[in-house]
Amino acid sequence: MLDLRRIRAEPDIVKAALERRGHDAGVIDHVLDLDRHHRAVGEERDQLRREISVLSKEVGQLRRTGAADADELTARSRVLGQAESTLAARADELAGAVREHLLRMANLPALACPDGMDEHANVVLRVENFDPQGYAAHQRVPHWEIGAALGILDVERGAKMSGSMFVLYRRKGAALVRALVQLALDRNADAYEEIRPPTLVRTDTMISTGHLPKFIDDAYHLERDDLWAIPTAEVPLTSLARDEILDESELPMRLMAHTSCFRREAGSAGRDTRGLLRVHEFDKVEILAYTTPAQATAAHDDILGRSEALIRDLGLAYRIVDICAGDLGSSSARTWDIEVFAPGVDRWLEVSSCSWFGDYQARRANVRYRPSGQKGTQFVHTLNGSALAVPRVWAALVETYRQSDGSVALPAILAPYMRGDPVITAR
RNA sequence: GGAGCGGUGGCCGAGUUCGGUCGAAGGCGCUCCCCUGCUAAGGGAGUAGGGCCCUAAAAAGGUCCUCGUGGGUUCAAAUCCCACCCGCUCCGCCA
Repeated sequence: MLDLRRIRAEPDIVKAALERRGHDAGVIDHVLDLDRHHRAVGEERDQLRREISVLSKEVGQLRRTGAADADELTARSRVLGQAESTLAARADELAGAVREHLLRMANLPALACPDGMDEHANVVLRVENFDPQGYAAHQRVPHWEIGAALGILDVERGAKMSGSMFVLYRRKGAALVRALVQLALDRNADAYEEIRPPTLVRTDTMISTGHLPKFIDDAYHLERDDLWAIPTAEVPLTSLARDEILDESELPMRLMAHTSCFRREAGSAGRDTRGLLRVHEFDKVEILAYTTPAQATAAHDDILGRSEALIRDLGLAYRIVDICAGDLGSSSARTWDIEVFAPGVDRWLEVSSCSWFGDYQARRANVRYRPSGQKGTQFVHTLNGSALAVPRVWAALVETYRQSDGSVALPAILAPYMRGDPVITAR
């Protein structure tokens, strides 16, 4: 969430930044009103508490020494106590209202983030390895057809057991899922600590990354135990250091995790959902860093660089997209997407989102560090990106590497992860 | 799921019997200083986080909150009561 003191000090800057997202900046004035009121009430309350505490200490003195009767003092204090509890209740109410607004407010886009109100204004920074004329007819087959023909993707049976937008992989299709996960983990193990976190988390954990309360309809919830299925490993990884104070020497702290990810995708039924384009459950390797503010830029570059290198080495066509302010994820200040070209469906598919969150998530998760040589603490910055999101990469690979005989010959880099044989043929 | 015990600062740990002089002994760690040919050892000082006020801002200062979380009792709660969360031990169940 945003720093309330910054909103107080620079309301116009904050408003302008929110407006770049197309958000209504009117909330800011409302929040400032609530905040002013809250501080006034809080001060009155603190003053009463002060008086009560002084009286109580005097009562204690009298009782111990037995010098005089304390009844008069306790009576006075009791009256103050009644007034105090009224004010305290009011102050709590106001504080709650402020917090509720802050939790629903998006992060401010970075200055460098391009202007624009929707995805059409996103800026393509680079296109790599892409030749629109360079695809043969046999590559122009959608992955769901290839998957069905080779017996490696079973959309129907996925739907039978779990509903639409749940899929199951078979044979070398399933092996390819594992291969991609393993490859992504291996390539980042030099700098990122591997974590295998829980996939079911508490409400607080979802709030920390910004997935709640605003996006409650996008998440699966297990009511009986009040647990949420994570939409990305970003959620547990960002809470790894929740409520902790890190030492500056520990930063940047780099983590990666392979998890299943669960997304309800409410409202997207029927739209761009065929095959693997959009599924409710998928595997992803996420990489994440906690940094000092000064380290953030380098960490962002590192995450993009690693994600990009993996896609490049898989031989896919891809482009890097700088997401404009109006299309930015709610918690992010700056996001670069990687989109791969899938020739069979003839479109660019988003396979990675590399984001810098500033201290927006750290403030929610209360992750701080001690700057060495200084007093006090500061919020860390958080950054993350998908090292590899399986389904769409799987789709692009199968389409790109489809041969004229209908088989799929995957790149050699995957061979070690597929028992030495990256060629997929019909049974 | 049942029974018992526990949750205190960066870490360990006393305090809870019998509420007040406790935001908290002692230790470890860390920072600074002294001593020291170097190292080790030793001596001294400091060292929780956060809100608000003050300030151009900071420092200093003032004040409030925080001893797992939330509520209650009381003039006054780390300490008493209730609920919940988490941990450990035992029992039950189980991949």
